Amino acid sequence: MEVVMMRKAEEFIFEAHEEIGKDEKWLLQLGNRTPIAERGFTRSPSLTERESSISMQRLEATKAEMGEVREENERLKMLLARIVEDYKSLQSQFSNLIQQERGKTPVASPTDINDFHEPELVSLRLGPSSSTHEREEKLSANKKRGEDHDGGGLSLALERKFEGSRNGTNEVPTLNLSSENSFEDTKEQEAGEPWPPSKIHKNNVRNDDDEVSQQLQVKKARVSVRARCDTPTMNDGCQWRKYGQKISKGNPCPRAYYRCTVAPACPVRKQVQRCAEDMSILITTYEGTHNHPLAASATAMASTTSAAATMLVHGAATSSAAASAAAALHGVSGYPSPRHFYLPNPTISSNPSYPTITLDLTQPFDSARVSSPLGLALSGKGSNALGASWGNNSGYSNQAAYSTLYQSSYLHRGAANPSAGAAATETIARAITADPSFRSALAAAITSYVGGGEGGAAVRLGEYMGAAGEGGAGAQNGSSLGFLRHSLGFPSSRSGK
DNA sequence: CGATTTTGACCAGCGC
DNA sequence: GCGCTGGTCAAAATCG
Repeated sequence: MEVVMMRKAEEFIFEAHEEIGKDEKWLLQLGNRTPIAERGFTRSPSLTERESSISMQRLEATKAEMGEVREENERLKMLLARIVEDYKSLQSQFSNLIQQERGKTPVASPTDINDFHEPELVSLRLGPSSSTHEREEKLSANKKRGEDHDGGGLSLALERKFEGSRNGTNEVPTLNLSSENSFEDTKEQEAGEPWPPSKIHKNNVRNDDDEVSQQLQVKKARVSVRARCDTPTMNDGCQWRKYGQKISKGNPCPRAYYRCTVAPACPVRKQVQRCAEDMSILITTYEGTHNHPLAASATAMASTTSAAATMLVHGAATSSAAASAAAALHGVSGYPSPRHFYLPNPTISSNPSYPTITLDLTQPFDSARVSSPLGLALSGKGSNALGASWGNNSGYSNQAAYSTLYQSSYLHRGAANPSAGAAATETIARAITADPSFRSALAAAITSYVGGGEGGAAVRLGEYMGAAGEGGAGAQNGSSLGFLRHSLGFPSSRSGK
């Protein structure tokens, strides 16, 4: 899976690089066009002094703007260079990790063989297979990829999760970064009321080592989204059919059950319920894997759940899932648009079999807390259980890594000089590369940004530049990039219309 | 008329 | 074993 994610990130970086190159050329052309003033501007005899003055002012303004654009472009290029460097570092460490694991883990069963030989090539996407995905298949033509179909593409995360089970540590990480969490759904889940039918749960309890059960379990990873919404359901880009409604205990509002109707056999379901404490808050819980093509807007949500599922099964922090969710929700109608992609209360709550991540979009962005690169919202409140569950052997604790990332992000954003920013970036890179779990989570978040599927190639620097300058199509895509830039500490010098 | 919603019945898990 | 609960089914009703 990580390879898929990383390939996407690589693709994204490559495309962005290309676009920057184009923009640079364009700017150079524009610059070399030698503005009228430099060519020896001679005003028309019919122009008055005042008209001439206005023209000159406009000219100066345009030149100033061009200067800003150039500076911005330079900054973006530097940023990209850093990202590429970080990525390469990540990639090399990733390769080393794979080689190490191949060298030390015995092969026990055909299933294990499959999982083992290609542990990182399993896509967690809930959406349809993208072209990237297909290319990935071609690239690894000598490898079997049967699990990608029919929602089985979660085995990597699953495997890792159940490694813990096999070791007797059946505990599932419970991370609560929120200071106040009154999510009804979460309460129910924490009280041991799993959403997927307990029938499945029972099966899984009986056969912990059974691969099928594992797949079922991972498929049942859930993503709950709290959002203020006036409509009965939020528009997430997918088609749903209501198949049931129940009054659940402790909430006067009925819970509605929907299933995806885009494809007849699509297993994806969602629950919709209003919050008991605040009726304006709509709680939507997604579960399952789409087995059909999705519209771009639906892909966004699918990516969200995918990223969140990644987080859950990896036992990593909620931050990247939150970022992913925010990215996905950006532009999804019916949702508030979290401009800073900051989710105040990402919460993982689960019983051992049904991890659930809760994304709270109801709370306003708090400028005192910092969005980190790629929108990873980090509160800095670590969890002991979290660190233990991650089980990393890097010697660089996850909590410390996140904390570092958090602080670095703060530094970076606040850095007035490039060297401080570079130092922060370096620290961030160290924090990221020190934690494989976080890397995969980051990759998931990146994937969400890249968008995948139809809108995947949409996030391009060039489009952003064009959109911001002229207010044309692509402004929406540009906003994503704008966010990226914002997150990395580059305040937008221009605001597109 | 097909698609969707409503709603009571049914089923399975869980706690006592 | 019984009752409670969550989740699903399926027939009837409704909608466009």
